[in-house]
Amino acid sequence: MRKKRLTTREIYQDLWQKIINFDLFPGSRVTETELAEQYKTSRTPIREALKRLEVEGLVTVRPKQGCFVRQVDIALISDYYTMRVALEAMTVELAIENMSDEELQALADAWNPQNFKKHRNDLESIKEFEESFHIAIAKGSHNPVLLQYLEDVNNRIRPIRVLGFPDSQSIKDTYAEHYEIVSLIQKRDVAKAKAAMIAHIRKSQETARSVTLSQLEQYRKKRPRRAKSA
Amino acid sequence: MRKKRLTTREIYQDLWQKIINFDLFPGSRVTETELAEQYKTSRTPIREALKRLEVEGLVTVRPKQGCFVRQVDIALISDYYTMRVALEAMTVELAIENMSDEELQALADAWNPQNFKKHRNDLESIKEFEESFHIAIAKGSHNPVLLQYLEDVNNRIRPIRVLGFPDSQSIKDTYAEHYEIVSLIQKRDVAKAKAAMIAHIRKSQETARSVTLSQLEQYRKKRPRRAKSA
DNA sequence: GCTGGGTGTTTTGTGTACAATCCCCGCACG
DNA sequence: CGTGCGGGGATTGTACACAAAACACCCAGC
Repeated sequence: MRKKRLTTREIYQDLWQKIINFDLFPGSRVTETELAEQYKTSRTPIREALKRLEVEGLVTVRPKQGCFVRQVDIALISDYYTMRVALEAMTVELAIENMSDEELQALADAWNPQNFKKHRNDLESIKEFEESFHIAIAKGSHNPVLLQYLEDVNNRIRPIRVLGFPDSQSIKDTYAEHYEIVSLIQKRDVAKAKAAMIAHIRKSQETARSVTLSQLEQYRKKRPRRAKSA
Repeated sequence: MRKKRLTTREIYQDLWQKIINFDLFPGSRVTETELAEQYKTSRTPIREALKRLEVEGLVTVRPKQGCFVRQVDIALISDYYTMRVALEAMTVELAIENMSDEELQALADAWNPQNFKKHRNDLESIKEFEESFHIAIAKGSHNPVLLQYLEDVNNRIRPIRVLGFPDSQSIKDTYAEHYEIVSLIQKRDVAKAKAAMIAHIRKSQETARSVTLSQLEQYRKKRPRRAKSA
């Protein structure tokens, strides 16, 4: 039997994906009835999913009006990157205390610039791989709270993060920077490792800043559909 | 007309207060039907409120079993304080860039040790006042994202924060430390101001660490009721 | 006396009907 | 021609009935 009825969790995950990937246009309105028809279910699971998305800040529900997909507030993007700086400086500090030489060596190998060609070039997986580096450090900090908050921040800036246009050069730079950071962690040099991590994130922040509103608009045109369309 | 029917938001806020204040015993079970009877409403608004609390991590819903008030994970408390260190080091840095001399002077006056006696001694308001200092700095950083996350962290450690037993001496210390931090910010001395703030928070972290599980248990006895009791 | 299975109760998950409120649009009046 | 007001449709908020599933308890069998 095909899963005709989707559960609340599945609906939530699907909507989450759609919003993160801009399949659902920021600012667009979706109604519970509409979604209920799409997902072939009643309004109740939809409401649960939307409620969760609302608490997470991905949508806002305006009473008796409808549910609106969160606008990406360009002004806040830079602030989120500053959050990353604050968090990741700390993760580096803790990683130096807590990560074993073996773990670090594995990470260093993964980001060794010599291994650059091994990885495929499609934008999506590059970005994912890039993020995994920072997550690895955060996990190495052995502070689940820090990790959780960092993932939350990442979720909020991911749409923008993907917007960057990584040319071959900047990918190489990323490898070099990541490799340098790991090397400094391996040397247990707190000050330099932190500085390198901060510089690395600040660089991304600049890139993000240069992604202007107009470019975002252009990107949005990829699927300027209303949610209604089947 | 008395508001016989409470709205979802009010129920949420009430439950939030009860959990934060330990009026609802951590680990205790509450059922939707139970709460619906208490609040003289149907299960639907209760579910909405619980859903929100669940996403915020204050309760966990176990399918077909019930809803459980979050256990305060002692091991995580220290991690949350580390989060504070990461965040507030950054707020200090930004506050130095963004706060005006006037704002800083007002803050300095408020925490001038000479004004110590002005404030009442009841534990609740002392703690609230203490927190307001850190919030003021965070607001001064002009980074709403940072502020929001800091408030989130504060919400999670507030029960523990209140558990400390501030003797007259440690209150004086707090005044002195806050005053020193503001002074250093006024001098726009990033390194020293950050260091002072970090030391200040690390000290609280130690205090929190010394609040053992057994002490928490003792505190809980204040109202070891089940939610059922009217 | 102990163990295993079955049944009954409890509790959340889902579907649906109804209520309250807001917005849009048209119409009348100045 | 512009503005204010009212009605109807649309949309979320709430109530409640039923379904599914998990746990606890009891009883029979060994």
